[in-house]
Amino acid sequence: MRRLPLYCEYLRVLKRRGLATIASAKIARDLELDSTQVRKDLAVTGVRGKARVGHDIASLIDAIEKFLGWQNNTEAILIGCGHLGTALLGFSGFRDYGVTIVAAFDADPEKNDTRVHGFRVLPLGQLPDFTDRRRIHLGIITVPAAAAQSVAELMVQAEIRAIWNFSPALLALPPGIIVRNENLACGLAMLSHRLAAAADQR
Amino acid sequence: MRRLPLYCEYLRVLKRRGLATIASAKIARDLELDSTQVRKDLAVTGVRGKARVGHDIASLIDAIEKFLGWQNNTEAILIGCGHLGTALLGFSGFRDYGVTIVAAFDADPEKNDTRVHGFRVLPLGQLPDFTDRRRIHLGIITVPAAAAQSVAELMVQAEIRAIWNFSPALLALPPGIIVRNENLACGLAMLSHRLAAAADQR
DNA sequence: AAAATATCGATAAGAAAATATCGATTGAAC
DNA sequence: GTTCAATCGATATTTTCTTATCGATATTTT
Repeated sequence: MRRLPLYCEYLRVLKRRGLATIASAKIARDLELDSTQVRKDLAVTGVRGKARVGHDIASLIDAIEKFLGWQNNTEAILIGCGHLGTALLGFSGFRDYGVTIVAAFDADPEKNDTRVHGFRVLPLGQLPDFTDRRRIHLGIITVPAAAAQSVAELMVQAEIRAIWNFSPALLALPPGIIVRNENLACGLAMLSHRLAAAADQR
Repeated sequence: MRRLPLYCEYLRVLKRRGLATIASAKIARDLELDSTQVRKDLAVTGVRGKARVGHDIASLIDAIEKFLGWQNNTEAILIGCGHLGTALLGFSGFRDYGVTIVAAFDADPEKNDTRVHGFRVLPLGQLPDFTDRRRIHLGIITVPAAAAQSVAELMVQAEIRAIWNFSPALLALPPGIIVRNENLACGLAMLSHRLAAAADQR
């Protein structure tokens, strides 16, 4: 399942190029996977391929989006309007994946009421009321590590049930809350590790 | 191996709290894993635990860092000084993981020579010379999707061998180049999918 | 000092994921 | 039409990852 977004992105590129169908073997080559695996992955969407032709690109995209629930749009709020928060607020790509950031909050009173990419920055105090009124359960944390735990707790109190945590802090939260830690430093570190491993091999 | 950074982060927290040793069962509980698995994961570092005591925290951290090659610092360059690029340039957390961003580039002549978090923004033309002189092989792409492919190609020409790609574009590059696609939209989408799945279950 | 218990590491069992094999189907070429 | 080659889907095999079991060992308790 973790590969479906990758397929989706890839298929969108093909569609933009005007192609109508694609063979699993070609997908496998382009994405450096096994063709059997590609077929198996795509099978979960229910779309069947046709021998000697391949899979229909448009229906595949549609099926993947449906499978991942990207067609019923989910709303999210963001706390922490520093550079990273600002970058996310200005990023239009979320829409393609069925998610919309609808409000931005920040603890700093100086930032409140300023505008960031069209969002009015709200004080943290307004969070519970906002999420309650709009029934929002998805929150993004882009505050410094020191503030992350308390912001996360505030989110939980405000009925947020899934958190995308960009701070390197490990959050301690009640069970049932879904957390995805996006420790950016780790990502870069893993890459540097692979680079070193590749250099050793040679 | 993919869990080692997580352990490392966790162990650093424990160390800051002044603890000296830790039981695999406790790690497992805190990180929601299996204790056998934790022991096995930690075993790859070579550090042995002691019955009835646990593992020594300081030596574990050290061993993980060594294992992941985070102790010989790697240098990286970044192209694209928009909000996301700026956020990464200002993020000090990379140092903990053995990576340092040493220069920032941007195609926009208006940005050249301005300063971002202490980095002087250089024109793309200076890239090959820079990477050659300092023997840098790690590049970060934080440009819009439309520009990503050409920037990536430029990087490859400039002897970059591993790319951290923040644009949603799928890069087509020669074999041997290591690419890590950090499609942020995907991350958020996966989270929203899990949220929806959890809601359905109830 | 002996018994009890927490914790480890090793080995085994089980589950899940990746890969290989192969007959069936479909469109193209002749 | 018949043959050929591409492509699929189903099944089988292998590999990898996770979880369970159990004896050994170190510390605490009595």
